[in-house]
Amino acid sequence: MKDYYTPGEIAERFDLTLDTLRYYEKAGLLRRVDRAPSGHRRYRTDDVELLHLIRCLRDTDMPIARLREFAELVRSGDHTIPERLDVLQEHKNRLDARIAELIDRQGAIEHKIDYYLGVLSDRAAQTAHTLKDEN
Amino acid sequence: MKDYYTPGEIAERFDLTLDTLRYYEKAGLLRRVDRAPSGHRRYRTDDVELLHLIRCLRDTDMPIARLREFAELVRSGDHTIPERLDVLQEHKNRLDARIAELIDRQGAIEHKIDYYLGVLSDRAAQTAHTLKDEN
DNA sequence: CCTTGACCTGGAGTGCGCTCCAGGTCCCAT
DNA sequence: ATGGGACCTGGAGCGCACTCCAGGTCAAGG
Repeated sequence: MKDYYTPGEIAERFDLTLDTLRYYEKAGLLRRVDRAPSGHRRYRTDDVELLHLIRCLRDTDMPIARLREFAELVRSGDHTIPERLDVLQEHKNRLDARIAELIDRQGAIEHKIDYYLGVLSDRAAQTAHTLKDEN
Repeated sequence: MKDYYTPGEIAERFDLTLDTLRYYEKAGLLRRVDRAPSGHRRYRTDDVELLHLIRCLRDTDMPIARLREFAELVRSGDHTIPERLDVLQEHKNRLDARIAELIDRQGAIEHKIDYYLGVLSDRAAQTAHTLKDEN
């Protein structure tokens, strides 16, 4: 448990580029991060925690703008927990719907694959049959 | 069963704009579509069928470029079925992985929601307790 | 004949989320 | 003191998938 992390460490840990990390900061997803005397960023444990959630929400396609709103709520203090809940619950609803849609399409694609496999095996059977007749 | 469909009908049926439909044609997802003497497009049943699959693949985030490759295979005739299968199977693998990832994140988000709900109910209990003491 | 509505064209513009770059600073090891 | 590596800044650029637009054609209805 260190009390700070370097940009490189954070980038590695969350599989983000340094550019993306700075972009997130500019976009208001992270607060203005602490600096070493050299000017280099020093991320604290709660930056890491928030980034963890941000990563999770981004991975599930929450837009940057919405993420910024959420981050602002976090920065505004504990009294915003009900609003944060609203954001998360609405996002979860979207996500549930998206997952359901993907699973539905997954079925359709499997069906198409099976159809093509059928065509191929019919064709193979046909060829075998023809060869047999010819021999 | 009509033998052709107008752009408006297709757009409505697949919930696409006319612009997107034309864009797909330009991008090579559809062949050069038939025209009425007026110059208006006339979509045939096999355009509709292909569009159905295209919609399904786009909805699951297959990039336009890959879709164009697939469409070219379709246009090249039945002997490309093995290659089409490759495309579909590879896409299905991606999709399976994506669904698994989303479900994983879904769990994490639920967890966070539960955490916030816990904070709120603790806080409510605390308030009730305080009120009780004061009365 | 005139309007309306569906559609046409080529090409420019948009929004999103990064991603890249030039030129610079700081610090450490050789 | 020199070189390398990690990081800094502001701002430009990019890839994707549309989306919009101006100006036009055509067929049907009143």
